[in-house]
Amino acid sequence: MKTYDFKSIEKKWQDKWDEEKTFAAKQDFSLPKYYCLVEFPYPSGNGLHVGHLRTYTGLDVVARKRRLEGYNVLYPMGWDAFGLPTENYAIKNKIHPRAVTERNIALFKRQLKSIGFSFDWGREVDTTDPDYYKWTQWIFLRLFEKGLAYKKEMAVNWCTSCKCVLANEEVISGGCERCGSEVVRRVKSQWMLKITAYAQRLIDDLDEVDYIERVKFQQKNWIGRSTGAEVDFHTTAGGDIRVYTTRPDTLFGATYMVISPEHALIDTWADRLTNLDEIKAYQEESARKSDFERTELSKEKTGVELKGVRAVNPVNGNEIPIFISDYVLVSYGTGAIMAVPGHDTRDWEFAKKFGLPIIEVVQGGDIEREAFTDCETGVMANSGFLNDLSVEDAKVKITGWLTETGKGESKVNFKLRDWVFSRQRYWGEPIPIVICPHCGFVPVPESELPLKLPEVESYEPTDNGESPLAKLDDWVNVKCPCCGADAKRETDTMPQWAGSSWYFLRYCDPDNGGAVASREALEYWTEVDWYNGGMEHTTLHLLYSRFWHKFLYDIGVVPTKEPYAKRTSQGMILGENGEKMSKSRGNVVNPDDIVDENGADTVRLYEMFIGDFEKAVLWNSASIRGCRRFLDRTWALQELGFSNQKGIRPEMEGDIHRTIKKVSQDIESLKGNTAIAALMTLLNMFYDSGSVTKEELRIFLLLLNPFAPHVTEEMWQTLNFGSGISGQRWPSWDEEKCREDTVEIVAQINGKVRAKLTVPADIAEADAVAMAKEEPKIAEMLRGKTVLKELYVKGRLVNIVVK
RNA sequence: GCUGGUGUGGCGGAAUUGGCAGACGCCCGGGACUUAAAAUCCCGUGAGGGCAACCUCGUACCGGUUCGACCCCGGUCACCAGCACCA
Repeated sequence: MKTYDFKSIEKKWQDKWDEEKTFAAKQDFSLPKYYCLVEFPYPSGNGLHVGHLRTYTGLDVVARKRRLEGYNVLYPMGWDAFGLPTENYAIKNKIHPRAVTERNIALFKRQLKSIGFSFDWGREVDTTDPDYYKWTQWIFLRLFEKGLAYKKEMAVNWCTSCKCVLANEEVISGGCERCGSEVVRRVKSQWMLKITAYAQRLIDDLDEVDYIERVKFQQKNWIGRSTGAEVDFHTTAGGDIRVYTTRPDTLFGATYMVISPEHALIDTWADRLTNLDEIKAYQEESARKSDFERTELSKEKTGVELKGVRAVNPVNGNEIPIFISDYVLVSYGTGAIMAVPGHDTRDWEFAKKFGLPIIEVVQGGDIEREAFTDCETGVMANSGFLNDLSVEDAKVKITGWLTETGKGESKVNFKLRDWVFSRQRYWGEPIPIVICPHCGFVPVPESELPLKLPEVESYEPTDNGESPLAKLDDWVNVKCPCCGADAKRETDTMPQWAGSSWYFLRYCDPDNGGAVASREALEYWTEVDWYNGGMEHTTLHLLYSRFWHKFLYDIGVVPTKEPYAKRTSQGMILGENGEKMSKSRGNVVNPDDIVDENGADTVRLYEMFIGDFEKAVLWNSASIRGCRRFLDRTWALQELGFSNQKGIRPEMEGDIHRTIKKVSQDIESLKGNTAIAALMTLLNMFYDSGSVTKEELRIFLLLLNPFAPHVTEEMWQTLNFGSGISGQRWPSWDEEKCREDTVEIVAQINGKVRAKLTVPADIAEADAVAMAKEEPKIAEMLRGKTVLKELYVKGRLVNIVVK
């Protein structure tokens, strides 16, 4: 058997698809639509990764199947091209980032086309194109207008290597998400987006979308909603300290308070504090620590008592000491806590170290040994009017009491922080704001958008934390659009996540000069029906774009509350040695090489066959051969000889229909591995039977087409099966025909298989049991035994229980 | 530490969710074709025992429920991922 010439065949069809725009989404909005989306890549100089292929192939299979099912499919591709690697490469090699970007896009595009993806290339978007980022800036101005974009001086995450601030979502275990370098705190004035205003809706609306569970779980976890109460504690200095607690029921157990070292009250009390030097020293020490050091769990608790001021527990009037400690974060709740050492591990550790009283207010634990925290079902003690109540009832009662007495109120808190949105780098969208000494922050007028990135000689980041744009006096100095006075431009740029927060909208109407996209196009195409992308974007891009989309919904730009109806996620492809693919490990597989060696269809097939789509898999170059052989054998069906019979041979009917069903259903759950296995099994049947009919082959090619589009198109043409396979209809199955007339069931004695027998599928229980008993082997084993029970499971087994 | 997930042959992985464990493929062994090799085709392939038909064991480990458990329950271990002093 000869192998087929994949090189010429694949080239031929790719050129034809390009020329004829076979996969362009139609402008006819009366057709049923389907919007398939994959995360657009960052076009790095390394080119495409086999991991990209996995996600793009997965949804390419879905998109191709949908077209065959008669949908008007939008499956677009574009470039998330702003970003640091390009900028760093440009600096190092003294090339403009624009030139680097264009080169990398060309590389990616060539590679993507060589795989035969059915992208609609007429709708390509590029986040660095001024015609595109005009609208990124436009959305920013709408956010600013609504008070959701604001500039604030605050302690932010600073990557020491990128020389740039990071959002909370970009800090992974104290390191930079991109480069892994140390992240330190630095006080800077930053643009922020008020994503916290959407925290509750970002949680609630997860109920309305079809995302895989772990994505929903991780987003909820990240947003971190908790319910509790805020309580005011009077102080001997006159003012109050407000704390947030999720356990107001334990108020009687609060034996001291802790406020964060950055808490504003400390300065106001300076006159009264008798150990101010000690306090100042502690504050400075905390400020010096990196986030990582501060949050290290294993370390011992530290802190300093604020001598000279005491707080009063509102529920019993007891005077209690106040401490500062860095285990209380200024950024969460009110930056102050009531400490209940009996029922909180951190408070317990702190109390033990500083010799503070520990009171049991929920019965059942041993607070001498450890904090009793797992006490939600306990009963209250030492708690005045809460005594003998369940924890649940105590929460209700104390919250009521706090509200009535004006000493507090119930309160919901989130872990989610506002999104730090400015970056001190060159290769990003300029923030379209002018800073005027009289008018403050003034938006650049819409007519002046896009505010283009100025050409510069050097893009080096600065050590003083300023954007490289700050050096361009001509660009920076402008007249205030409002009052005409001398003013300056904002010189920070937007983070990489800006352009990707709305790109899926642009695909709907990519050339629109007057809007993000036309209302008509958005009404038709959105929501995205199926979005696939990486788990690493769950609390970054995916969360950010949901936030922007909800905002755009609120101001009437988009017609849907949520951007994506369905979200799935592919597992990572690891190197052959089980490690993450990377240049330094030397285990990177280059798509160009394997496509050149095996052909695109084989590689596509392998990427789908390699294992569970959602799980991480190891690349195995030897296994590709199996997929290659399968396609060779498919090609060779043309030489097998056709059966004279018309239609499907009766003996093949059941298998054909079952295969249609299996492949159709498996594609819907991205189970390419079992779909392909079913096709392999069917092919083996054709060979075992020594022939195939044209109708059988026609169906087989259609089922295989989404996985291996080139070879199936070629065979379709060679065999004269009519106009191109891409214009055909997906085969349907007949449930009746999937059923088998006779089935093989097993006969068991005490649950162990002892014989197999073939019976009619609809056999009655009594008959099946009787047949089983007639089997010589079963009869033999039954001799001299007492039958206790006889069981029959339809189409499966007979089990005889004996003693 | 908390939360979620995973654990099946030499390997990647199947198994209609309580009903024949190991589909499909890779690797490997044997054979055919060939001067030879590659490719291809055929046969075998969880472990142990038996000439055989067959028998025993086997889904990380220990125990339980059940006529019957990879699947359900209790406990243990290992690995992966997310969060990580969030009061």
